[in-house]
Amino acid sequence: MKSKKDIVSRRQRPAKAPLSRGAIVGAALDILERDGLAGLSLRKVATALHTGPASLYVYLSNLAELHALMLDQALGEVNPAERPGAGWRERLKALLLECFRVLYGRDGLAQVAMTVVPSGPGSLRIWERMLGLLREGGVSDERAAWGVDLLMLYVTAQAAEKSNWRAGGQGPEHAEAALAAVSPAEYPRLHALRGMMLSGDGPERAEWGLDVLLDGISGHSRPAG
Amino acid sequence: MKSKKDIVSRRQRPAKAPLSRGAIVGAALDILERDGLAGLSLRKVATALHTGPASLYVYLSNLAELHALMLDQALGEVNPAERPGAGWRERLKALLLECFRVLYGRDGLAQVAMTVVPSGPGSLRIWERMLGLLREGGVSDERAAWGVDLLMLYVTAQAAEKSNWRAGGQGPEHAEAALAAVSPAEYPRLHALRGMMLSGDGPERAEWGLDVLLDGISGHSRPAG
DNA sequence: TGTTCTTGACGAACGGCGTTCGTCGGGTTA
DNA sequence: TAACCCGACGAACGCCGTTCGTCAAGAACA
Repeated sequence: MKSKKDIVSRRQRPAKAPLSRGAIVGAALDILERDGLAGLSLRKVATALHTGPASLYVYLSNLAELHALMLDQALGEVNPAERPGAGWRERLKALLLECFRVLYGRDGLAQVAMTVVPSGPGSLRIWERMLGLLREGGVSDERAAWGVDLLMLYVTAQAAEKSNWRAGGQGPEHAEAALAAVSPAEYPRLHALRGMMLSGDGPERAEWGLDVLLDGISGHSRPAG
Repeated sequence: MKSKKDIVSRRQRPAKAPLSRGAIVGAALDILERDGLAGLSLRKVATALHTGPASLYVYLSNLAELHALMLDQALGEVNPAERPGAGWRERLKALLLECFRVLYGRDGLAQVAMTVVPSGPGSLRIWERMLGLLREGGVSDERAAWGVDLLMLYVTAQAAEKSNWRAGGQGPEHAEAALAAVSPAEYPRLHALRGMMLSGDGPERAEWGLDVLLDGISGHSRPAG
């Protein structure tokens, strides 16, 4: 296609945004949104930036690092609306639901979050805010430290599971069929409650789980350790 | 290497276990244990069974189905010791910790569990038992139905995260370094609690989280829906 | 018995992937 | 002007999941 000495082509495309970590991460997030995690590859990102795959390795050491950068960039958007009058618990829930929304929104992002150990500024900022809110609620330092981990783990896992159901094609209808076929003799309890197991949409169940967790964390049960 | 008409070779290897779903899943679980999830491929499974990759497609429709079968087979091993005198909560915790043990034990199995929607007999049996234990504890049907989902999600996610830390090479030392480098000015709370965030080993934190969840589920908070 | 049909097994190939290597060429520095 | 550095990139390597067409061996049937 291209002549080996076609240097002029560079002139014809004047801007070409000289390739940078930010541009790569941005293009990758676009592709993630359009094609999902399975459809994201370094080669596609490179093509979107009008270059070859090798060029990306100047800014990335491997695919996992790109995943981590994408996650942190996305978590940077987490910025729940201020609620001046609300108590610590409402604000904490709002923050967590905002995390859920971001992770659940972009297909596959939650999967990435389950794989990567987050350590960028986007995650740190969220952790810091959560620790502050738990302290405001009178939760002890020990419980707060482990509680933040638990809360984020829950939000991430819930988003991963639910967005899997959505993206994998085998959404509720697949699970519904499997539960409907459950033998009443072998699994009586499961058969009886099969309707309730799948009720409620993503955010609704996420919020219920958060209430359970917060009840448990702020509750009167024995201290950690 | 092999002559095109070397039919005798079949006679030289008399047994050759004529290939079956069970044999494939067994070989796959062996490879998972040895090489981890990233090291598991259909081609390796085929090689282990002395055949080519195409042969597996008689028994599997794709890789995802193999993953699901592996997960269900592994969950079939979950069989906590009977504790005649123990209460429902102790027995439920034992069951969940047993799930954690199985998922945490084989590298990458928990990742698979986060991807696959489990619907085989191995999972159904566990759900059924959990529903029974929650009912024994006086938990309402609504809370039990959602609670089982929440408990299994937690156990799976915790196992996935922790086994990631172990297998990814970037275990605690990576997270520890990241937390140690946190700026006290920007993230004071995080800096102060950085020691506590990483304390405790896998099972210890898993058990703490279970207590929090069970407190929340069996607690007095508002009903679901 | 001889013939057709079915079906598990498999070699070969396709397209795509992450990653590496060597090179090239423009901009900076000496 | 000459030396050097470094971002960019073509090409290739070795893997991957999956598909296609073929082939042998047993079952069904005449």
